[in-house]
Amino acid sequence: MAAPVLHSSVLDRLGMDITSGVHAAGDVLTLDQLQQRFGVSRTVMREAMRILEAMNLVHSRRRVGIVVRPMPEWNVYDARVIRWRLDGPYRAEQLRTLTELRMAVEPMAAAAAARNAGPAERGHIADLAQRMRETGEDGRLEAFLEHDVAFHTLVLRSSGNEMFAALTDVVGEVLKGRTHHGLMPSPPVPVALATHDEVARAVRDGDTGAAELAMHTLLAEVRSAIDHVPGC
Amino acid sequence: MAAPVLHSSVLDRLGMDITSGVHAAGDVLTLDQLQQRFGVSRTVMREAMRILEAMNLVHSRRRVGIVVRPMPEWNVYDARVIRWRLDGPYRAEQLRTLTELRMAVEPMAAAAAARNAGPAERGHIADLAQRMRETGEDGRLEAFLEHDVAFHTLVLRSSGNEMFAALTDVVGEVLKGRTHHGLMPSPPVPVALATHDEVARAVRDGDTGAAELAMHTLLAEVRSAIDHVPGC
DNA sequence: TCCCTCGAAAGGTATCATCAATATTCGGAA
DNA sequence: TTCCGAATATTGATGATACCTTTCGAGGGA
Repeated sequence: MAAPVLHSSVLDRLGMDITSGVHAAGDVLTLDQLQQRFGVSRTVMREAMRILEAMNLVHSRRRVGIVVRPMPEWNVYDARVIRWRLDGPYRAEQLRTLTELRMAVEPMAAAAAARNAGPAERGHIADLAQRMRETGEDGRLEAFLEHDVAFHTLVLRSSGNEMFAALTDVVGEVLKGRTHHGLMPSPPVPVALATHDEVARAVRDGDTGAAELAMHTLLAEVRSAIDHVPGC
Repeated sequence: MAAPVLHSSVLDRLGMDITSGVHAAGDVLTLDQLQQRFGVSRTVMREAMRILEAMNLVHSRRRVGIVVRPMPEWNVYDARVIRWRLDGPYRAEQLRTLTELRMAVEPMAAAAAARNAGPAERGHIADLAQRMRETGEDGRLEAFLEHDVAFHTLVLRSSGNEMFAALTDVVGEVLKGRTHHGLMPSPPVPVALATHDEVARAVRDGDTGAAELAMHTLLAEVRSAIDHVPGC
């Protein structure tokens, strides 16, 4: 996707193996093993390992080798880690925790957006809500998803808080994951459309309390939808 | 702190230069320049660069060089990035955004802890609140800080959500940063002690609503304290 | 204007010396 | 003989170099 280059295939493979539990915490790997297994040079393997180390998935010690760290120490906010976990056997669990995170962050981000967004952004958010309504009522799922992602992205970006804004990829992945794994009602329920409208209106009018409440309502619906689909 | 490996000093220096704006977005560096500037080998420089790339601080392209990415693309949840920014000229801004993040996450984490924590954890949280009271009333700042960090850490870990638990380092850094830069009332105000107690009681009793409210109150006080200290 | 060549810089490979931590072995004392 | 501590060997990461390959941007020529 982003990188048409290098050892990213090695990284992807190893990262998935670790996040999916093929290599459990405490397992010890060595560079020699790995470079032979993937058929790459030592340098490439070392750099891939450094990236995994930066994600806190592994820890490299002299004489010992490369030890896999326990899950609580991972950088679970790293986009690649999130993608690996969403693609792996813990997808359901990851979806749950990410949705809880959204429930915590997005209402506050909406309130902040109602306070801080510029005039153009307020208008753009309203536009997106309108487009969601149109595509949703027509049952055009892909277009709907696209606008949905854009909507939440813009709210997060307009919050004036880069910690919130940095979660746009996370939210995008969750939304895409939901629709592409059949966890999304089709066509989108009218209630959801109305709630998005409410958020947009509240942000436009600068009503922080209403924005927070509407976004909270929206996500409460999302969570209950996820709760009712227990298996992956 | 962790490993006295050579590339870590290089990494720290470069990371601080980028996050503090010495190298602005779009600036182009080359490996040759950097390895000469720091007097290290290409191997070391490449591995440091890979780590910066994993943090999304830079992007490396053939023929072009190493391009500094704009701030919105950074992995601002990476512990090192947070530390660099807290140590740099944007400390005040970073403290504000992190505190907003805490306001979003910690109340929900407290509610989740009230729902999910095990019996031992509930007791331990209450203990920590008690110790905070003792050390706080005695004016023993360092010990107070230690228990404060432990308290919030344990609440986050007991939430049963690894996305929340992964923020323990962040919260720890914020708390340490606050006391060590004189943003903390000394001795701690009695109100704060009482609110911590309330959180602990609510978690112990499994009262999710009360836990969320108490934690919210606690953090509202924190934010107003920060707001009143505008400069770094 | 378009194409083509050239070269700069990263990507990748290979090999070496070094260093540190662990495992093993050896020696001496009880 | 047994046990314990110190010397030693082994192992695997770390750091440094030398040397290709690949890509792609810029500049020059048709």
